[in-house]
Amino acid sequence: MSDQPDATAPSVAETEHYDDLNTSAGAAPAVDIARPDESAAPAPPRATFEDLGLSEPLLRGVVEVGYIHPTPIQEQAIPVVLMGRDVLGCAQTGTGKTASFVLPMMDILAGSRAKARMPRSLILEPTRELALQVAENFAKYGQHMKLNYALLIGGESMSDQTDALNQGVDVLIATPGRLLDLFERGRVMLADCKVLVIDEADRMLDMGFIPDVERIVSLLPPLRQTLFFSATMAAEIRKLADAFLQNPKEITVSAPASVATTITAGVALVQPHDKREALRRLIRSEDVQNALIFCNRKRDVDVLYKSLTKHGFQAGALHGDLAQSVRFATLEKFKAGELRLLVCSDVAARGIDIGGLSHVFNFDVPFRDEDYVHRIGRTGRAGREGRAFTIATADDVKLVSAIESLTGKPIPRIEIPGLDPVTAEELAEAASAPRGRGRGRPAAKGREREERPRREARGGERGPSRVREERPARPEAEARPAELRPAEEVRPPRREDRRRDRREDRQERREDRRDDLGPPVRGFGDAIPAFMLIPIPRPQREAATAVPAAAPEDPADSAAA
DNA sequence: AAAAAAG
Repeated sequence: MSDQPDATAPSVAETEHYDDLNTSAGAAPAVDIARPDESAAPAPPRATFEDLGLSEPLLRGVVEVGYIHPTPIQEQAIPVVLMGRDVLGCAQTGTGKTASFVLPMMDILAGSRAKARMPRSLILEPTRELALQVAENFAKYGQHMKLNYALLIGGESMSDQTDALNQGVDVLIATPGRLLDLFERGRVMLADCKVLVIDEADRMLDMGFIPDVERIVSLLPPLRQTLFFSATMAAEIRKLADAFLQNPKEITVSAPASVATTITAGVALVQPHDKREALRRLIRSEDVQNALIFCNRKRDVDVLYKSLTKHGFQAGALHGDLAQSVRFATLEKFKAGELRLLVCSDVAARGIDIGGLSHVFNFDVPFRDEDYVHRIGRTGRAGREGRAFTIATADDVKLVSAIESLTGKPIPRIEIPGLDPVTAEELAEAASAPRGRGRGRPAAKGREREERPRREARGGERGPSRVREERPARPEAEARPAELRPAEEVRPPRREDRRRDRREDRQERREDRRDDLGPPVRGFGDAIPAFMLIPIPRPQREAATAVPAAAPEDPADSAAA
């Protein structure tokens, strides 16, 4: 490991190093902050890991993995953490955040050993995949360190984890649920945890983990070092940070949400029944190396995964209802290139370390605008171009404009020829419909029957031009990528495809209904029949309680009530 | 609205 490659080909080598560290932190930058600055700035002599005060064996581990230069957050945070100070880090995944706490923690913990069931440090992560990645970091850098770590996550054997705890653990990496579970079983004590990392605090908040986190923090000794990381610093997050931290050093390496310049984005407006066909056409017309395909619901992940597989695509599925072993195995296959397409829920939207995605497809427009940024941020890394396409229906246009106002950038409209156009009336109707009720399947179904233009009414310019009329303020309409319209794609969906899509839609709706209603349950609603209010007669005290009217032998009365 | 996390 010399400086040679760095000096001769700085852009390549540095990008790679930087990106690898990003990778170690778990993600592509949803928001590209550092890279443009880096290329624009007249590069001053950059720090190396040797400048940060890390120990010799640790540095050896870092160098062997091939890293020379720390990322900005690493450069700023590592010395502070080594001093023992609290840190409030405002950084997206992809900034090298993980190494910024993993490395100094290893040095802080080196030299003494943990007692059984008394871990010396704790890292809280919101998802199992993230926890696994942090654990992998300890393994990667800690080749020459004698540190134990244990991964406490749900969905895996508890006895293995208990065994590990009994061995004595220096670093505990956990998701909140399983940690509390094991604590309540008396398998782990937290009284000796002198270092605490709360990672992805904003996501913990989104996921409703904060009560758990507060509970866990209350089990830790008050005299400890706390490192708190969040991608955003909303008021609520700051309040939390105030509660957990003491005189923290604030380190911020982020910018207002914006989409990385290396990502080419587009959104296609289609009819609900054309979504799958639209996706298939997009995939076929693009040079897809490997892509994530996001759905909003777990069931839709399953449905779409099956549908793509039936259409001959090489796909996998990933969501939180799948067995943990399957989750990790699928992710591994995808990373290894055995699967080209991964249909997933928002489990994979943040933090998961999948390098070098060529594409992200949003089969559904995400409900929350930030999620869009996180999703498409999985592509377009390391200066490579990424492409992100979203499939939207008329009902989704409000969500799309929310995203556009968040990023401050319109998403260019793209056309997928040959599909039923979305009419101006439909857009107007969707725009005027109240959010919540009125959107969704029943309304779409009615419209589908009455208003959808016949196939022969689909002219070359009719649908698209009407769509554009609807959005006169969109100058980017002509910026749509031409390669999305290869001539051979301008043909209607094959009839059997269309039939299959409809069948899948029906099936999905059936399942929806089943789930919504569940097995038929009969109840009384708010009206409690009078007979239920009559006390069970006791031999002596029959007249003690005054109950009016209905007698048990008069069922008509109770039915009326 | 949905997803995530404890079975």
